[in-house]
Amino acid sequence: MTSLRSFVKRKRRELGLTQIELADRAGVGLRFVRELEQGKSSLRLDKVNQVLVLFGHCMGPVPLKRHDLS
Amino acid sequence: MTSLRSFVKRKRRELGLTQIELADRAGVGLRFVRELEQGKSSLRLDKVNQVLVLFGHCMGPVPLKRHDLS
DNA sequence: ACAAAACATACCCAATAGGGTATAATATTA
DNA sequence: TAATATTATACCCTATTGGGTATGTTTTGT
Repeated sequence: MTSLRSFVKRKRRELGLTQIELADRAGVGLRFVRELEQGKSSLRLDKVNQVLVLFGHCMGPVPLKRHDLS
Repeated sequence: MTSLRSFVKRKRRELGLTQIELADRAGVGLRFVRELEQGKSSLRLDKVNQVLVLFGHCMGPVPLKRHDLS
């Protein structure tokens, strides 16, 4: 899967933002952005979405990647 | 978007499970399943994933649905 | 209509997310 | 290399999640 952490990090850099700028624009704390990009799993969904909307995305259910497809 | 709440409710019923059974199998509380199916936005991502994995899914970033596409 | 199952709402409370902030480590650039 | 920007780690603290449970409401089946 495209892990959430790498997705955020990539998108943020595509926009040329620092973690601080992203936190400000998303209305979340800097701490949160850092935990997000470090792959913390117990984040709050609404906070994650506050960030993703800046990238034109949101969290939703996606099929699990099959590691082997015969 | 296919809201998470309806996705879960639909998948659960496809498997013929009650909220209690789903909660048990996912290892989350009944309270959580209810808040999930009622669209609470501030749920913990890891708990949501514990449920979705039973449906062969997980939460990931998806493009925002455009309500108008000219 | 009646009974039983399923679901919704409300409460208490321990565990923790996340804000703020300070400091350390790392990366970037001149 | 030195100076600077960026990111990582650690701490305190408040607000909230989510478990459990009890009760009320709705739905389902006979």
